[in-house]
Amino acid sequence: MAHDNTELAHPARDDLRLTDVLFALSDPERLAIVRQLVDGPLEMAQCHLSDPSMPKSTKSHLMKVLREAGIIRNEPLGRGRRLSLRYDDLEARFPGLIGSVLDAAADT
Amino acid sequence: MAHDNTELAHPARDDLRLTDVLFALSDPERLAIVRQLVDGPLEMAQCHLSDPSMPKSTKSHLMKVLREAGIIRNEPLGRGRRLSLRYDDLEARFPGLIGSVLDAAADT
DNA sequence: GAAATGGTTCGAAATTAATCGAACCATAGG
DNA sequence: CCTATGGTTCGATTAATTTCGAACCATTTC
Repeated sequence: MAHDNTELAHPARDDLRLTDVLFALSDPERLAIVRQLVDGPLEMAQCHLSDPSMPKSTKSHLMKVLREAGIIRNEPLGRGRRLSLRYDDLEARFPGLIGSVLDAAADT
Repeated sequence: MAHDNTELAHPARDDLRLTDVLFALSDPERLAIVRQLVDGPLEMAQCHLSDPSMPKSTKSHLMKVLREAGIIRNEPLGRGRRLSLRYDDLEARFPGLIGSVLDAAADT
């Protein structure tokens, strides 16, 4: 087919809203996901949660909140998904923010 | 009486939790309050909200969320309240965080 | 000490967010 | 093509947050 309908919508860099970003990061599980992406992209199946028995619909929802806030990118890769941190976009829009959040989350 | 019961509870510096701080800052109205405190303490009555007709119980609740997250201090002063940003505590616990949030909120 | 001012707290109602099963969709591999 | 794998979406339920009036409390002022 000419067009891949598994592409999800991502907000443009300039459309990122600070309060949405802060909200998405304010959940421990979502913050833990972001921390796993700081060293590079990850296949979603390799991205693990605190509770391994969490249903996939819940995991998918966590990813949706992060994606819609503009924090992560979620693109099809093979039969799975590739997740990546939108570090450059975040840094351009909110300088220093994501770095300080990740630093603060590091010493836990 | 020996003890002033109008003193509210504030979390100690070491008890501040990152996710609570992010959550408290993720609301536009609360973020706007914090911005008003960056230049120094303010009497609560002088701290204005986007909607001037907002009931005082709602305003008080906004302050409670900020206070319980450890972002602001709320102490009795005369017949009112004095609000201040806990900048030093935030900076000590989460270096760079509050500054980058305020910077990001500045260019709106 | 009575009234006015400024704010907290409580409880109920409304809004919003999280959870999760079921149904569905796409790709990869037999 | 059939099946397994990986993930999204929908809808319903539950949980958490917000909102706001009413009652209450403390301080100042008269």
